[in-house]
Amino acid sequence: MGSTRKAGRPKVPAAGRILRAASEMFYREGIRAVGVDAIAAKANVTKKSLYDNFGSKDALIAAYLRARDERWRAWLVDEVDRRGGTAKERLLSTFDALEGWIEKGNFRGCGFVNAATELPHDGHPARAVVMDQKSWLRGYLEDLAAEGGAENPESLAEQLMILHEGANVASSLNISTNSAQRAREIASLLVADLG
Amino acid sequence: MGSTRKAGRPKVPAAGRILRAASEMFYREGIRAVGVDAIAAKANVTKKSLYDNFGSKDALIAAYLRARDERWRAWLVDEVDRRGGTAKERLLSTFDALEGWIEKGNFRGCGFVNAATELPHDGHPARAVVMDQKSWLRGYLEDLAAEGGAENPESLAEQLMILHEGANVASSLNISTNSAQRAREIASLLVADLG
DNA sequence: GAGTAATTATACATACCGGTATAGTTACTT
DNA sequence: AAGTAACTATACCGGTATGTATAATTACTC
Repeated sequence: MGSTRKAGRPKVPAAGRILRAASEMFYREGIRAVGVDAIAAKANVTKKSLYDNFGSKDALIAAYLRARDERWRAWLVDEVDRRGGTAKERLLSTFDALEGWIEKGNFRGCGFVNAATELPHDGHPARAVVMDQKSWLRGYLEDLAAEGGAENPESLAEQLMILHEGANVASSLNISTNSAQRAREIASLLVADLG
Repeated sequence: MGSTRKAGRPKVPAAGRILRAASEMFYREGIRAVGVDAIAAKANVTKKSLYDNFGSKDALIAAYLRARDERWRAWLVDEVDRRGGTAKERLLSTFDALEGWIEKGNFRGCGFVNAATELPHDGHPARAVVMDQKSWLRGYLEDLAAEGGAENPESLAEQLMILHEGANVASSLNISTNSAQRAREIASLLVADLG
């Protein structure tokens, strides 16, 4: 008793706390390494609430990735818009944004790539969310490339995707110092002839 | 009875069969997804033999990665040597080699990066093997870069590492078609002023 | 004030996890 | 012929996995 909650409608709904706890633990420890009991415990929630809200661990994983995708897209667009400039400069800004994201701390690679690694089966609902995230970024880059007058926007977008993914991996394994900026330098060669 | 083995010294020793089974299953399904029972069953070996030979699952994981690293290094060096050419051409050949490795089938990304993703704790013996593999490749590229008269071989090697890692991820997620060749095209810009 | 949705608390079911123990069997070595 | 290394067979241990069942409690709505 005292100040500990008992039941009823909480100020911060259980679903939100569960998703927050799952997001942190899934990303930091790995999806398969984290059990639903541990998530429920960290969220101060019973397992029943977790299953009432999400249905299954697999669905919770997909929800985690969807929420992460939403946060990440908003953040990237905001960072790029904030810096402004031409389409060419905005393409390069995506690498500055990546650098900022990495330096927020506890970076452990791209959460979507990590999820795809841990859940290799095609039917898993998480994989669709991963593909969505990759498709969206590719489209975003392609649109900027077209706006900048690229000869082949699709091709340029795919090249920049390789640089983004490479910078993510290189950064998580400390293969090079400041991988995002190094990727940006390479990217600047690719966009050199853009307006 | 019949032709099924019973005991004694087998033609193909148990350790080899275990490592072979573990390698396939760890890479394809993921390390945490595969249990020791399943490995022993696929290798036609009892769990006791597995533990007599490797001591623990963690040690088996490290052995899997070491064997994979050995195979991969030999294969890469051989592919690059076979193609011959100047240092500049050999740097680009590493991407041709990567393409060949990817197209051997059942490609599911870099096994070492995947292992690091699944085993994030620093103390795990597998992580040292992963870092070894990355350090070796970086050194190999750096040596070729120096041989080619690069202004800053270290920096060039790190850039090429980003391209290699990016091509691996892009290929495993089908982000672009022929990611290795696309990475090679980018690399050719980076080595343009080499001898 | 009655009803309902959201939640807690607790216990359980079934399966698999990594790892160990004990005993028996075969093949090669000397 | 004896000894030993490499294995098989089988059973077991405690822990943890996802998921379910049942009942009590609280807060909000009408």
